[in-house]
Amino acid sequence: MTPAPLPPTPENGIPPYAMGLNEPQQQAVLTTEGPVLMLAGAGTGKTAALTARLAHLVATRRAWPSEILCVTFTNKAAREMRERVGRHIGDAVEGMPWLGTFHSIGARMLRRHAELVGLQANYTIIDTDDQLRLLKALITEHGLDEKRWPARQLAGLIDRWKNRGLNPRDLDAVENEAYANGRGQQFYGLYQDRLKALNACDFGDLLLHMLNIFRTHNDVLAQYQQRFKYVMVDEYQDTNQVQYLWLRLIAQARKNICVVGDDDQSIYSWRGAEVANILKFEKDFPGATVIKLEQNYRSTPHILGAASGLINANSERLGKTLWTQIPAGEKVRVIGVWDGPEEARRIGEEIERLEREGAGLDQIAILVRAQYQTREFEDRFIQIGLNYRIVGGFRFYERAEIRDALAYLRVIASPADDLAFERIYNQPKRGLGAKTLETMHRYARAAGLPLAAASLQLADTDELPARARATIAALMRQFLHWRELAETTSPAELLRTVIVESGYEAMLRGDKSAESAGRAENLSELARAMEEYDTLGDFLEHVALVMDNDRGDTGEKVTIMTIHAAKGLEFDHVFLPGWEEGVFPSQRALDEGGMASLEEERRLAYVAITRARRRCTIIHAANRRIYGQWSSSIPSRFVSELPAEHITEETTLTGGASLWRAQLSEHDDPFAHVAASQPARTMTRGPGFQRALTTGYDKTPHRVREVTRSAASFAAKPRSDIAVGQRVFHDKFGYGEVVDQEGNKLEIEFEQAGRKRVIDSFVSVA
DNA sequence: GCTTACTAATTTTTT
DNA sequence: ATTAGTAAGC
Repeated sequence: MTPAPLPPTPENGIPPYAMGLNEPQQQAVLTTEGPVLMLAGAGTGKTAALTARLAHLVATRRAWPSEILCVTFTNKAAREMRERVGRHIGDAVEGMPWLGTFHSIGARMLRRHAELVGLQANYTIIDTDDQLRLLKALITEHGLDEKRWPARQLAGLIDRWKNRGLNPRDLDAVENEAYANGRGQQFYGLYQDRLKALNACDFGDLLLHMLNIFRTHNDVLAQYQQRFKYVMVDEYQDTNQVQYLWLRLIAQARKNICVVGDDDQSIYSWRGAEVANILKFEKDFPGATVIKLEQNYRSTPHILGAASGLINANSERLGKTLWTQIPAGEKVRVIGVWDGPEEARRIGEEIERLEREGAGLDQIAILVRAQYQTREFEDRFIQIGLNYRIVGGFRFYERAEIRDALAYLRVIASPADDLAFERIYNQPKRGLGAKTLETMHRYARAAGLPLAAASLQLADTDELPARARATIAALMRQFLHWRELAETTSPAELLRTVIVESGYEAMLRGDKSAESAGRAENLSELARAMEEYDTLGDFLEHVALVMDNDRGDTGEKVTIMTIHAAKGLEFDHVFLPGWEEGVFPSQRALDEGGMASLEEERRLAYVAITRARRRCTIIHAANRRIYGQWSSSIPSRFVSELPAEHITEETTLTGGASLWRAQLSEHDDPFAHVAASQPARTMTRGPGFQRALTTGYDKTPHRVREVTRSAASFAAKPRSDIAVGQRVFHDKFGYGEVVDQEGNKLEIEFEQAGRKRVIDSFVSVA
């Protein structure tokens, strides 16, 4: 990312990994003992410094690779770190088990100590989708209206509580009130209990459980405090409360903690990140060495000047002054256009011009505030045949077909995985619906069995219609067969078999919609990705934690993505559309967050501008259609906060524009009056099928009544209060007399319905 | 149990 | 405008 700034100086005794680093970077590398706060502005080479520091610790034998804890936020950052450290220390990097994301490290620790929080070492990690289905079931089950108290809201609250290190018992009255009139604590508790019963935990638990363990088991904490001689944390401004507490406990003993971050790039407070953590680091660790990396190797002075001027409007900064040796380039351009379509057209033209000048498309990016803004560009670029790539939105492992396939594998690997079973018991359609599921749930709960096992037993009785029984029995036979197959074949091969034998492939082939071909392709892709794994368990663990799959998107393409997604990246040419009040800063931020959230928007703008190496173009439109409604807008306040000496302004608008607007109806093209001279101005409002190709959707009926605990025992115990000859009552079949009893299965001669085989938990003593 | 019509919401996103 | 999720109808 950072080019070598200084010539190597082999003669002055600087080790190879520190060569090419500037003065403060070297200081960061060589200051190994005690707390270190590295304030690294955008593009100042913090990863270079961090990786060199790691190499230094190993090379000078201060610690073995396995004695260094190095945490990042994303898998991508962890991968990059590993790769760059590897360049310094070679294969020794393989021995760095504690270089990873907060969550992967948390998961690794929790596997060892799972029993301390009531889990087994082979616990499963559930994702947001499973979590939502589970909560939904819980909510309906406890008589709440899911519409009034959405599972999403509860999930959000639980997530926030976990981010803050709060267990159900830690909630105060105010927090408790946040859901269903004071039932927040109850539902949080219920959710945790259910997870434990499923031997599962969610992402938040990976950290919260470990924090709880550290707090209550001093021996475990001491063990990690001993092990980790050095701790390093990347993107420290993004840490939330649990992560902070977790780190503080571990680093407390040795205090060799080096955190790297930039308070000006804190853009994740909405998901629990606390800038305060970096602001108060010096208080938390008295005597900390503070090192500022301020030399920027990325952008031209005008770009840097514009960004710096903007961020100066924020208060509460640690304060850094970025400078660069790069020669002055172009000023930041600010362009005003008439409306959204013109914005897209204009950017398209600019990109074609850059292309003619020899710029690579992969060095051009369009960074937007919100995902919906990508549409306009997508439409336009399809029309003019410009290669583009939209980053974000649905990720590979979030697509419905991928999740379905994974659910099959999960049921094969762990028969008690109710959430997975529930996802695929009728996918592809087998004629099993909500009614069947409800019966299965009712019995599973009564018998303390997992869903799959319960349904198998039910299939042997008359509780369910004949057709459903046959279907279930066949499905369970298939699972049995696949489990046997799993012993002898590779995971990838197993998946290919399952896709075919389950009828999933046939379902896709029968589906004539535009998406189905892409879905089949995604499944092959999944199988290909599985080739690397020897066991199903390995693969499933990987999938749970490393939910990114950057499929080598080859070919030169313009990148369109949100500013959030662009953090840490850089491009020669950056376009920043939609700089209007209400779009950026977003209306939400203006409405609810007050000053704090406006400042976060401003930091976001700062991040956006500093992505540019050579050219940065900011665009604002006078009119925009948002949610189908045309509205006019004024340029973002951020535009006026840019120092005049670093920008050039131009506009395509002529006076009186607002007069036209007043006469336009919703159906008119507001651009029609202006566009006479512009070719190709008509936009095809196509179905956006390109988007459809990349966007999965979920057909699974989510009519979940109940999820039961995983079974300790599959054995069917007979009921003690029922014996042959007993008169009983059954909800569906009425009164009858038991004529045979076999485990928990009864044969009953019903007065009305005749002779039926039923499960004892469905009858009551009459 | 499945298909079709309506309604309500719609930042940013990792793990 | 779009879309996802739900309620009513076949």
